[in-house]
Amino acid sequence: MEMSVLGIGLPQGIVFRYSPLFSSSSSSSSVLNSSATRNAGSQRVSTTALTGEIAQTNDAQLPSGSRSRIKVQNRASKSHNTRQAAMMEVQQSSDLDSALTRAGEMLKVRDLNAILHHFGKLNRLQDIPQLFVWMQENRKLDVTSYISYIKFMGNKLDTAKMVEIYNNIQDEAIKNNVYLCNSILSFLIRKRKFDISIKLFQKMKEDGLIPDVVTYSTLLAGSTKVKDGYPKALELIQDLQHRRLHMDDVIYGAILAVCASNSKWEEAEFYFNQMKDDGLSPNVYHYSSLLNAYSVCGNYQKADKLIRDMKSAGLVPNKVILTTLLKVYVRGGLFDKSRELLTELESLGYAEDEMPYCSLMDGLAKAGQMHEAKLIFDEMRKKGVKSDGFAHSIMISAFCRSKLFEEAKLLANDFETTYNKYDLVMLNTMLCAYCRAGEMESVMQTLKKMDGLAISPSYNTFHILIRYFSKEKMYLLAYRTMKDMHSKGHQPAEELCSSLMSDLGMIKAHSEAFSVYNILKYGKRTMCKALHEKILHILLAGQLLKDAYVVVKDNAAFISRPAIKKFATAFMKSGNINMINDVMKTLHGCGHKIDKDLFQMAVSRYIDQPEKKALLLQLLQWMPGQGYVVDSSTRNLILKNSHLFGRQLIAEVLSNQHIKSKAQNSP
DNA sequence: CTAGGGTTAG
Repeated sequence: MEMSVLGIGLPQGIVFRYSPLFSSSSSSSSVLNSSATRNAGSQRVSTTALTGEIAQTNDAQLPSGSRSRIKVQNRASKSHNTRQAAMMEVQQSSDLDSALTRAGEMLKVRDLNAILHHFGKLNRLQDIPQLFVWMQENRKLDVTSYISYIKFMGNKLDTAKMVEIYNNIQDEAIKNNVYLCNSILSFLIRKRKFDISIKLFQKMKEDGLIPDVVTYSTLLAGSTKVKDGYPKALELIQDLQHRRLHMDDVIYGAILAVCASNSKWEEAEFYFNQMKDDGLSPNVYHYSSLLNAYSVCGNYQKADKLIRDMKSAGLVPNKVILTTLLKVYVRGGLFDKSRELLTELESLGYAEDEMPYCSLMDGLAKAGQMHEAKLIFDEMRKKGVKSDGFAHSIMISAFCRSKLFEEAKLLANDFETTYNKYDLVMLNTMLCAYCRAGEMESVMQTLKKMDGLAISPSYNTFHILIRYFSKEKMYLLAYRTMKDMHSKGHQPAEELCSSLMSDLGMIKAHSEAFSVYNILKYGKRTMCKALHEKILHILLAGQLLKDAYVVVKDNAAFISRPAIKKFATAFMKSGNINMINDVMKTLHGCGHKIDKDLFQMAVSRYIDQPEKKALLLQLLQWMPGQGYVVDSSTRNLILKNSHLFGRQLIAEVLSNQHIKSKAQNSP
């Protein structure tokens, strides 16, 4: 198999290389990051050391000596000019640390905040963390310091670092400050870490945060961006109402967007009306979210009415509103009306980019009007409409759906020569086209491209590749790809596993097939019952009897009698002798009557290996209790070889069995 | 010198 992979010119490195590369390229540690990490380490130590000292300084009942020392400090810091000079020194110094050592003591928290802000405005990204760490170490910072730091460091910080900064805040008042909490949560949402932000929010509340509407609108915005965000959004709304916070227009905007992106037009309508009942006037964003909610089901009557309402409320439909309306018509299958609206958009100058064309093309293609879709695409290109590649993506996917793989491939090539912008979806789309067209060379180039751009393959990428490799009969490659996929945390679909399992069985890659079976079995989904029997046959063909036993033991109820019988025979014949009795008991335990042939086979195995006589005796002693008797020919076989086991013992056991069975058989 | 949001295409 590996040979054929090489034979058709697959650069072996690529497919097996892309995975480790992707997993290791997670966070490129910049100079900034690593220095911030180092500083955070030292800060932790010194913070602990300082805590006691600070607590003392803040204590009202200070010893008189300390109090006078503070008075002296206050007197000194009152000198505005001195502080001003110190600020200048710190701001202009080329060696920030030594400047802070010299002048820092004179500066108040608000002076330091001003410097922080100054550095922020100048985008001095090395100085900001340096100053901030100094402020932390010298306990000269407040809420504003943290918020400024988060604001100016923005995307330079990673999620873990941000959570760490927050967790290391000792001062309860700062930690529970709603502005700071909102700022942190907003940072996490920007980083698309919705789950982390929700968990942190929970912890913040437990620690004493009193959230406000801003907190909720921040989190609601996050729920729009994740799948299955709708239930979480509802929880947030409930939580907010429970706290008797009133919903403002921002909250309404957020929840309407959530409804729209989760195809909940009735719920969207509800919030829209509730908003008006609350005395708030919907703006274009509110209208456009509701319109978008209507577009999912193509409800153009409601959409038209909404546009009329909007106009009578004095709002003018903008480009987004009209583009969304176009989407409603498209989804509603009103292609003539869509066409007209597109013309109107053009005349308004709202069709300068590809979006409305994309909506229409996609709708036509999905309605099976591939030719019309292509006409729109050509028209769009002729008009020189700006495109980022969405139009290509739509058409390539559409061609693939219609099994027009040559056309798909040509368009993918066209995209590559025209654009130099790739993202995951585009790469998957092209990969799909090349795979379906059987363009191995292009498939590999696309993977290489993905690798170079450090774009991690997604569930779809893996599926496309596994299907393709299977189609090309490169089953082991498909298998390795599936293992890779699984190790990346993706659970492959059952049908794909099932067919790969069969293919691997066919090429006698029995243990690989079993591995695929286990991927399915230990995945979360419930699997098709027939697969147990399917893998059983494969394992038996590969003489993997121990694995076969595991399958039978766990899934006997889903395996047919003939298959169980086939397993039993195979195991008795050549399974591990130490497990023969266990297998017998298991078979019996799951309702499979053991016939004399099986017993005879087991006995023959023990005769071949007399050192296992204890197991034979055990079996013979077990049988009568379950209603089994040794048939005459097996009995003769045992007697003939009884010298191997001890004549006396065998005679006893057999006669004992005879008595028991007689007792059972007599009425 | 301190916090939030919402609209369109693959």
